[in-house]
Amino acid sequence: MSSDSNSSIQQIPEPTLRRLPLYHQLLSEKHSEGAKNISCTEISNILGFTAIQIRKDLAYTGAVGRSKTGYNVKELLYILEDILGYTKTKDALIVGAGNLGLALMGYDGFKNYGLNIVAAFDTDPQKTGKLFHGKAVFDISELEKLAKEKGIKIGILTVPSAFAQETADLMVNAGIKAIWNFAPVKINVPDDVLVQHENLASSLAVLSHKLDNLTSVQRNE
Amino acid sequence: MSSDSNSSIQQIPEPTLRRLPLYHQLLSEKHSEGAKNISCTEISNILGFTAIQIRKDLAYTGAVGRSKTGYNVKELLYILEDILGYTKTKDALIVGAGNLGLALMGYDGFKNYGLNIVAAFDTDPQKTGKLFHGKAVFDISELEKLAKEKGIKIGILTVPSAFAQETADLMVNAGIKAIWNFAPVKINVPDDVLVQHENLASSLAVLSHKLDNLTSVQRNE
DNA sequence: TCCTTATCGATATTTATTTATCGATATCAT
DNA sequence: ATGATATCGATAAATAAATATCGATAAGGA
Ligand SMILES: NC(=O)c1ccc[n+]([C@@H]2O[C@H](COP(=O)([O-])OP(=O)(O)OC[C@H]3O[C@@H](n4cnc5c(N)ncnc54)[C@H](O)[C@@H]3O)[C@@H](O)[C@H]2O)c1
Ligand SMILES: NC(=O)c1ccc[n+]([C@@H]2O[C@H](COP(=O)([O-])OP(=O)(O)OC[C@H]3O[C@@H](n4cnc5c(N)ncnc54)[C@H](O)[C@@H]3O)[C@@H](O)[C@H]2O)c1
Repeated sequence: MSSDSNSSIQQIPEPTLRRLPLYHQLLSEKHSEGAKNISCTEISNILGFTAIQIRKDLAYTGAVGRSKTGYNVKELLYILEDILGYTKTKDALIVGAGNLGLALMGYDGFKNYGLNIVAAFDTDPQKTGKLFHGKAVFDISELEKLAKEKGIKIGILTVPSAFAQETADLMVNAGIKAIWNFAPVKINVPDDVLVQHENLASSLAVLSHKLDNLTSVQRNE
Repeated sequence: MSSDSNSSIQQIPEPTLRRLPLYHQLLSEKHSEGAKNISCTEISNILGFTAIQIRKDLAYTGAVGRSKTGYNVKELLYILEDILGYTKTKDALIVGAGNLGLALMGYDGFKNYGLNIVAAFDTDPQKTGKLFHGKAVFDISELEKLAKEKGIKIGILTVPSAFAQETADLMVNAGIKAIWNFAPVKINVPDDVLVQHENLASSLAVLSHKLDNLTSVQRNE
């Protein structure tokens, strides 16, 4: 039964999955404004995707709407929170308490997404043994012990690129099963560990490229 | 002629565009190691994409390889740098000198990507009038003047979600043509302004979802 | 009550992206 | 020099995603 519900989740396409948080954000806004129902047309007008695409995305979640009225806001919100894992909090740790690592550690928003950053780790004695945003930074040597003790499965990697691979190796040894990698390099891990690359350079490439086209189009008008 | 070269750039698919920085990073590593040539097979072994996909991606850049030897590393590196805009530096400004904004402001890596963050802006008197990472934080009232003076076209938006729309409006008024939005809300801008949404919630959704599947698969084995 | 209309949900079509095939060619070993 | 092989580049096929179509239905007004 639990494997059934999971295999149905599995087949949500990644593009859809990436849009679900946007629907969730909008829904929670609408809910707090007291809206009872919402249609794909209305979501479309606000978020800019086509109503057809939104209807298809929501179909993947199993949400059921009603003709003419659309979806029940509260119900859809719960469905999204469930699928997105916002209801069951997951612990995570950070390795690399630098500019980015500390920013993420201090980010309040994660608790809305069911992510609880427990602590950070670093090699720099200037960083370790201190509290940042109320959370402790430990020496990297404590990583394995704490991760195993607390059964932490998610690791956020924010060390300089040169140390990314060795840090990933430490995380794997510590029992981490999912690495959110902010270093702009590929890291290798065993098959049973997953890596989510968060590469700002990729986004910047898209931005910069679109901007180039925008300005060149304007020059030719 | 310039419109020709641009329209050919325009048709690079976004998935390809997002992979180009990864190729670039690998190429620059190989180049500094003294490698003269590199094949798609070799890139494939390192980055994990199929050689076929890599060959197709590189075809979009106009790079030409040689049978048996592959591509000239230096040549390919230059082509990628050109397409990715790493050679001509673009100025940018940040609005919202908080945790994330300051981390981005202090990020050295951007200079490799041709992005030069000139200054930041904030409303908080605790932040304004100071230097962070050697760069000034000005009051938001200075935004329009400085942006127009320096002809800055790229704005990085790192204010709390509640202020994202009004900040975007200020940026548009200041002549900003591309907004890199880190707030997890949709912002509306005129047609001639582009927005690149950087939504960590989307990435986290993918990560968390894959992790769910991974653990449920392991339970069922 | 009946008609009009907005919406959903299922299915079909189109478009985009990835993956496969295959001939041509350059390199290397014999 | 010859043959084996790795690779590219062009083209084709397969897969994935976005978009369109259309019948069914629920709401609201005539
Ligand atoms: N700062 C940004 O805005 C930004 C943006 C995109 C990507 N990144 C990437 O994120 C990573 C971190 O960037 P940053 O700006 O925070 O750098 P940073 O130098 O400010 O922080 C890196 C931290 O990692 C620690 N560290 C170094 N080696 C370590 C090791 N082996 N084990 C544990 N800790 C170690 C350092 O002591 C430091 O505290 C880099 O890979 C960078 O490319 C940063
Ligand atoms: N910190 C993170 O790791 C992180 C991660 C993902 C997304 N974000 C998003 O990035 C944004 C910033 O996050 P943060 O953690 O840096 O928040 P923060 O509170 O640390 O910083 C926000 C900054 O914006 C300034 N500000 C507020 N209103 C402003 C206005 N109208 N004009 C100019 N400046 C204004 C504040 O004074 C503050 O300095 C938020 O939207 C957040 O959701 C942050």
